[in-house]
Amino acid sequence: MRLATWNLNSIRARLPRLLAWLERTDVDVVALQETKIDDERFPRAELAAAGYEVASFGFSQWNGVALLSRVGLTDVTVGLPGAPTWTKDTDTPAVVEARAIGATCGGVQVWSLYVPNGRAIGDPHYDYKLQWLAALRDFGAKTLADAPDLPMALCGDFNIAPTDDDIWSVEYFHGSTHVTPPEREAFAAVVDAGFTDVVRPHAPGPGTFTYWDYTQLSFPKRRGMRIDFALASPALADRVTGAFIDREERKGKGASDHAPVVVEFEA
DNA sequence: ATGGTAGAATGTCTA
Repeated sequence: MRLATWNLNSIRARLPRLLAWLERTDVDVVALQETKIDDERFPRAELAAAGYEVASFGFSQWNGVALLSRVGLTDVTVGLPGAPTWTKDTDTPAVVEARAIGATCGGVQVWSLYVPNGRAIGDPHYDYKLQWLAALRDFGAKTLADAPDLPMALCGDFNIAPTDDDIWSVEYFHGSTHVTPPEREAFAAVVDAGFTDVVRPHAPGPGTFTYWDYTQLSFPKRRGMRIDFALASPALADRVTGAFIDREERKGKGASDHAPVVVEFEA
């Protein structure tokens, strides 16, 4: 079985690329982030024609997550249990954003996660990010406490580079989000809850990235970050046979700023 | 190529 995670940065802008990528990559399950579309307008027919069932969670032009599967898609859960809400100011009601969706696909509980960016150290969004990650850790820990042998994958854009090997320049990111000790500790807490980064052994660093900013010619200059992950429960991690970051997909006109990350495991 | 990001509710926020 082949499982992928990909921050698409708009499924409308990227649908032809997504369909071409699905055809040549031969993946069974895909966790998508930043679909930037509401559920009504999600291009289900095009994906069904390509052989995939769809579960989506999106409200508007921001955020949005989805799961595509050709090995079954059941027990869909919309939203991360216990996730904090967000409001941009005190006059606006706080809402649950479209940042998590889970389902059972081919016997694996797969999650597509879009962790809040954090924006800037000290910004309310930064605290929201840390709260969101704490909810993810709590949910993961509780799920594995109840079902220690469950094959489960936490896939998505975590908006954290866990170590200095995961950024192109320590100096460049000094004072920025994605690399601060509280963010790295929040990521480590998810790992400590029982979830292994199953891609890293197959894509060693330093200098191995999943995201390159659109600006400043970052991609050709190899100035990126490793912020997209597939974290596997013990029962699933034991079955992993390979993984890769599809850097080729970042090339050319009309690419997302994130590359897909693919994991292979024994059925 | 003498510049230099992209996407969405086309205006300005988000990343």
